[in-house]
Amino acid sequence: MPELPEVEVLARHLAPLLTGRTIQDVEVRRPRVIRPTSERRLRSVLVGARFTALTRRGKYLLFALKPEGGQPAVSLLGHLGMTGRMYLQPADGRLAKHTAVVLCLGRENFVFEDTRYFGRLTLDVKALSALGPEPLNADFTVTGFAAALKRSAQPIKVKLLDQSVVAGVGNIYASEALFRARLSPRTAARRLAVSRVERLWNSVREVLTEAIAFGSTVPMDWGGTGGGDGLFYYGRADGSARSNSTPDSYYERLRVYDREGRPCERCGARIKRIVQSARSTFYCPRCQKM
DNA sequence: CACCATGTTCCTTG
DNA sequence: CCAAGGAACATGGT
Repeated sequence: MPELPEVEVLARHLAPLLTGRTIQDVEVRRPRVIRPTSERRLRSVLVGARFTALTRRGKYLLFALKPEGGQPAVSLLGHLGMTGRMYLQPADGRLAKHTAVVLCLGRENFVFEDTRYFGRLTLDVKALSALGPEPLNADFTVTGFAAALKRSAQPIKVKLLDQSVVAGVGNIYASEALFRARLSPRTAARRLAVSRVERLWNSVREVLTEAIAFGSTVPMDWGGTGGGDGLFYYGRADGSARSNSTPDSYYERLRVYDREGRPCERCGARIKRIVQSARSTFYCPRCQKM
């Protein structure tokens, strides 16, 4: 789930549910996800604090909180890693197997669940300083993008995953943006002519914008279909949203990602899968030539 | 058992 | 100092 669009949709969903609510207790079931913050410090800072805002930066969630008694505002940083989910559930509900952190809000719990525990919920905010521009904001410029790409001999697909070049693009949308721009994922970043950089700049923004718009209307099963237990889910309750063999609207809207061997929707050629920096890249060998 | 998975960080090498 | 490559992290699906 978690590239920029999914995190953005989650932030928009959670913001009104959390704002104004006060944390009454903190339960850390997997200390690794809060590091380097200690459990004691997380508790002392968060218990009694009230959510004032929730924003997104790249793939990160930024929870703004006001502690009790005039203390300075604090920021809590969240990252979903590969498999993280965040949602509210009734305080008397059963916690999911891989629940990592629970923030008790009274009648409900705010739950951070993460099967692989690659995600984060921490008071350490310094990861943000390494991030490049927000692709949908004015600080992401064609000239700045071109300048960053000029410094690298790596394939453009690999460079798109570099969060210091542009924040929030992940493995799915990197392939999708290159398909849309009709650029080969293998081209060395520094060899892209400015006209092509501009095409890619537009494609990155379009792909992300469309995914946010789509996610805001269709695929999120907030109400939960997991047996009427009243959970608020992010994603499909049965997890089927991620299988290529059980395609749903999420996968159907992707043009190349996870479509190896299937026909290109533009030209009919078979979509190819290659490995770059140990990650899969999907592209159309006919539409995306060097 | 093998390989794959939406991500980041740390370590090494050049 | 920097760019680049690879392993590690941890669990589950196919």
